[in-house]
Amino acid sequence: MLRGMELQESPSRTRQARHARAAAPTLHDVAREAGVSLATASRVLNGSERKVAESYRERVEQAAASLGYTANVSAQATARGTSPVIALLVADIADPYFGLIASGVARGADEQGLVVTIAITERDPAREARIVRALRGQRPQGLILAASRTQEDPADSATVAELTEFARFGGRVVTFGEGGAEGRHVEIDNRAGAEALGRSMAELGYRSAVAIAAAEGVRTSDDRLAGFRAGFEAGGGAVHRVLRGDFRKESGAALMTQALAEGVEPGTLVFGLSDVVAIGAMSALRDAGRAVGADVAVCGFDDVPSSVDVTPALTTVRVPLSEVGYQAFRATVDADWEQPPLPLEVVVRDSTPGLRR
Amino acid sequence: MLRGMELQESPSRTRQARHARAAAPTLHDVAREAGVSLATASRVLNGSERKVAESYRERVEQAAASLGYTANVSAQATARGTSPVIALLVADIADPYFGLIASGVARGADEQGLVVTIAITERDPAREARIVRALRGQRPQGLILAASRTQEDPADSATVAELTEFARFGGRVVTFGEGGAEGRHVEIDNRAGAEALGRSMAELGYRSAVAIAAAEGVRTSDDRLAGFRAGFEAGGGAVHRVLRGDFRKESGAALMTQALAEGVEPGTLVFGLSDVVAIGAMSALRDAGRAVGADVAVCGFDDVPSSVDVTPALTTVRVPLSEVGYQAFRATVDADWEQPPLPLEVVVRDSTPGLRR
DNA sequence: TTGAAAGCGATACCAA
DNA sequence: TTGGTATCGCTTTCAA
Repeated sequence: MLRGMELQESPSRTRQARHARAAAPTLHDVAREAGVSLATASRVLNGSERKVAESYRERVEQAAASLGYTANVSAQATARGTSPVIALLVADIADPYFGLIASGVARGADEQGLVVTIAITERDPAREARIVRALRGQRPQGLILAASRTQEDPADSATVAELTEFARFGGRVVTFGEGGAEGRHVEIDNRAGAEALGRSMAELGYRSAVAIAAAEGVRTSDDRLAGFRAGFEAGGGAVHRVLRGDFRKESGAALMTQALAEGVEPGTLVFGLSDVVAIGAMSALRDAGRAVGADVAVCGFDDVPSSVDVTPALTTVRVPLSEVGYQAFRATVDADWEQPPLPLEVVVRDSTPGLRR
Repeated sequence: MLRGMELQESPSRTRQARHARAAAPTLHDVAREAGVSLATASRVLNGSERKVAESYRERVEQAAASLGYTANVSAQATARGTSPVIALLVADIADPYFGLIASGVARGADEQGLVVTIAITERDPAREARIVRALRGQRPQGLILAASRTQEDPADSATVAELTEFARFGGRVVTFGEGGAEGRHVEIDNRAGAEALGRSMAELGYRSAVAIAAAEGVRTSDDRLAGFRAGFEAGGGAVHRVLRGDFRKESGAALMTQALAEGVEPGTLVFGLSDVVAIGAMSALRDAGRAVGADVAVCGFDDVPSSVDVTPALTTVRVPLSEVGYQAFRATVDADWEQPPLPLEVVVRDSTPGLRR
């Protein structure tokens, strides 16, 4: 038992004295307890390749267990020059859209033993840039930006600059949809999905639609709107009105109420740019005493879980959000990641019963 | 311009050569660029108290900006002995219950300039313990455990042990509800809320209820069930059946279907232990051709956003989840945090129209 | 295989 | 105020 160092103050004892509180045991403590060198302790506890004698290995493991040792991730990160974290930026974690994406990211990270750090942009470009900058400090392996990009908001360029800087030093950036930004993109083919939806709706006999969208320039919204328009018009329909707000339920409700005030003919189809917005519109319709479905039809986009819980169930385009999140994660760690746009699928439900029944 | 060190290799240049790729600029680089000492650069960039001459401060800031310097958080953490992170454990981030809690935590963390690390337990006790242990390695300032605790599952003790260990070395643990665990607790008075709900339901004339709960021993579920029972019975009602599953929508639907197969009288009240479960039950009722409300009434708990979107809107108990998350965060950083249980409120909606109309 | 020692990027004490 | 330097906890060469 190669002890015999009792007289020497261990670093952590010194620290204890200073802070007057127990600090977590260090590798040093473990090594001393096991009577081996720091290097050896490191090798058995955290080193990858095994090249430590069995007897030593046991001693070290035992010491670590009895001390309740856990490697200090920060210290490892500074020593290794790389930290085991993936940063995820979402607009709003309480929104099911982002919740689902986050769950996919978390699943992937977990598989790789990585930690997910999460931050909320609240859809504020300035805030977003600030957050990316702060996150850079963590030197994450990857940074996933799931908040929706705008087309060319100048305030956005601050974010892009930060992302570029991040990427310049080896960080991997993953965004959703091209957006002109740095790095890899996981593609949700919003345009094609919306086009298919528009076509289906025209086939059901709808000819006049009101779209409830986000602000002009918000890519996701623009793509979905353009796609829907193309498909719907190809089928003989026309989008007669486009109302603009944001992606929240309240926005959908408010805009729908406004549209109703201006008059909405029976047989009109309301296209919410996301399910959440569509569901907001549905509630406004109900409040106004209009029947969703037979009177005014509604469709959305995303297929979030609650789209099947509303009555009538919401017609929408299924986006495999959790898988999207998972792919975003993969894009962050796979050297040769490549992923064709994930398949989107129109799901027709009772909120669009069709016009010529 | 105190340069003149051109011949000396800077540490990061050495590193560049080794890795053959640009690494993020270090404080060292900034100091050299600005012609000041490491210490001075540190003081202006990251130090708290200002005691640097204006001219130096400017030089350093300029150098930092031109280099795109961001302090390495890991290095700061190891040097300072404390890392700016809060760890959050949730069962399922795609569940609105946890999504809302997470948003509250994120808001608080943001206010304090802390980073939130998130991990998913999937309601698996063994996994949970593993995760807590891994998270310990980050030496977070606080650890918020939002997954539901069981009464005395032995597998749970592993988690408790890890939490204790974490707390022993100065980490702050926050859990939801007593649970016998280490640390602080933010209280959701499930029992009282459910009791009030039970009383209200009895007042509406309901006399027979079916409860759809989670497994026995899951604290949240047990408390809500006991409370509901007490209130409902006090009002003259009786819970005739308790079905057990988990907190997911599918569980609510499956259990409801099963109950229907065994027969459910008109006028029965179904109490879902959470809104998500109740909404699952509603869809099963609909699928079975039963009318929610007039025929079979349904109530839930939590008041998640979609509870107003379903038809009929769901009667429930409002839990200020985002605020709960915020409080959990505060508990993690405030030295003298103290918070009485947050007020819960019964919200009667159309899913329980009352029996004697 | 093992251990000594030189980093990693930063903080903070201490003397100037 | 400033700069030199010990230190934080850990990894990883390099000799032995």
